[in-house]
Amino acid sequence: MDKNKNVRVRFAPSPTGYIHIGSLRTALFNYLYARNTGGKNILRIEDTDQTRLVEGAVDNLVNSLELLGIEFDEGPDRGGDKGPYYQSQRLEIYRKYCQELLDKKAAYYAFETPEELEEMRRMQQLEGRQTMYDGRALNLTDEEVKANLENGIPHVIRLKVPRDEEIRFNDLIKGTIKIDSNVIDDQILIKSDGFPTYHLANVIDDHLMEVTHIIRGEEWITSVPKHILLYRALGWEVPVMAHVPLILNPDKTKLSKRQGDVAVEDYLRKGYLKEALVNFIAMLGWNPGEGEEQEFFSMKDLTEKFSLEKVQSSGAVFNVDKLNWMNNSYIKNYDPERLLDLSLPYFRDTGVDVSDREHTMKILLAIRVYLNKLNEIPEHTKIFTQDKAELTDEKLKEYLTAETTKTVFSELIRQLENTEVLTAEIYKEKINEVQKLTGIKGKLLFKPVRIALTGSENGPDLPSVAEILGKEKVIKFLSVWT
RNA sequence: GGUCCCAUCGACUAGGGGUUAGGUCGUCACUCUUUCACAGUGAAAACACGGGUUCGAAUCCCGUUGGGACCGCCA
Repeated sequence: MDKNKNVRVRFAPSPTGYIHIGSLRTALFNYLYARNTGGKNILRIEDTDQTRLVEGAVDNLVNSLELLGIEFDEGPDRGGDKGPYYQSQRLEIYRKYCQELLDKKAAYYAFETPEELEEMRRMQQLEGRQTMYDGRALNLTDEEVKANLENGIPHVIRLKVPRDEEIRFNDLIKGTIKIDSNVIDDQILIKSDGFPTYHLANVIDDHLMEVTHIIRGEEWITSVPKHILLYRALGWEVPVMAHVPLILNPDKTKLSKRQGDVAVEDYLRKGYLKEALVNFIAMLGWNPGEGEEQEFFSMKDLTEKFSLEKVQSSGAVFNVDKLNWMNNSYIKNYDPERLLDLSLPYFRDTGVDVSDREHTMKILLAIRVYLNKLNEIPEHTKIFTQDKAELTDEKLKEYLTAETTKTVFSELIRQLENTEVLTAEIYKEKINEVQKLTGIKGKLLFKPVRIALTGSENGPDLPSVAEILGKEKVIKFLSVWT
């Protein structure tokens, strides 16, 4: 186990406006690994695509991650001596190293237009070959290149990939991976707008920021050889690689918007507790192993137990049912005061008087067992706010019009009118009293009362419901049927 | 199509030469609760297939099949 203090990992998202669940897990694993090893967790913003900039995305990203308990030691908003941490502010650096690659003949200029390239790919596809740049610009003489440059012809800079060579690397999660250099594309390193592509920028930054371990999604695996070529050309050491498997849709394809929510913000907004979300995401692809059967882990537990060796090598389906179960467990066991604070926004349009904290708390505690997520609060508060109990099913009326019901209700009302305040305890006493006096019991006694009070034949514990409703309302609801 | 990755119940996974293949979600049944839910108990449910290696393979090797990712002047 690697416990040395020099570990430096990075989370390097592009600021597209929201955090994908898959990104969250990558960020989480980086954070856990950094904390577990006593290393540093770095945030770097990969904003080299000028066409995809989103206003305020970085703030949102940092806020959301910190809210979830994922902290950074270096990054755009907290500095560090390896900055700047925005790639868009590092253009000079990329240019410098790209020149070095050019000088070393490890990269070359190319002048094709996007249209030309598209045509080239179309032909390749027609012939059933793999689409990749055919290296035509390599045929340009130095003079031609120079002339093109002087004439201001738009150009890119490409990586010159050697032929007939096997590139291999060792991945901490996947093991040894070998790729034939003949299938590696002459990747564009600098785009015609002067910005670097991911491939160039990430190699340079990882080196300069002294990143020791690259932990990222599996979708990057096929571009690793390009990166290795870059490291090699620049004479740099390649960081340790750890490619974590993808998070999948139920149909096993890469988790996508099409099949449900993918943004962390969506889950938070729906009222998944951050502890549950983190716990669940961590267990997707990682587990402590060694026969450990615990499923609930705090962030602290996770940082103590996490290791890259225990990360699964196959993809994991994102199972909302299990997330719901886990979130419900957290809700049931959460500190009531904190849970109430978090729940308040979800009470907003329910008609519950949230200024009465004690009252709101009673409702929350009565219904929390039903909640998979906080945004389900409104559908469970109706019974406490309605002015008359609306029947969920017309058939329930049978109970209310039953002969015995009138007797029960009249007696219960009489009993209740003699009480000061109605508590759950008192309700229990009174209903027992009614049973004794009327001789009516069982279903005939309890069901009509529940239905008259809530409109439904099931729901939270009736004495609690009665207490929350209060004496006036209970009597009023019962009176309707006498 | 090419390259790469992956393969234990429906899902998440433990186990990594000898196990009645264990746990969790979900499903079903029962118990509890005069309701539903919760809780508890129990059940059904998996080593993709074929070859090796071995006394012995879910476990190691090879192949097949299946699934996925990537093949952009996106990251």
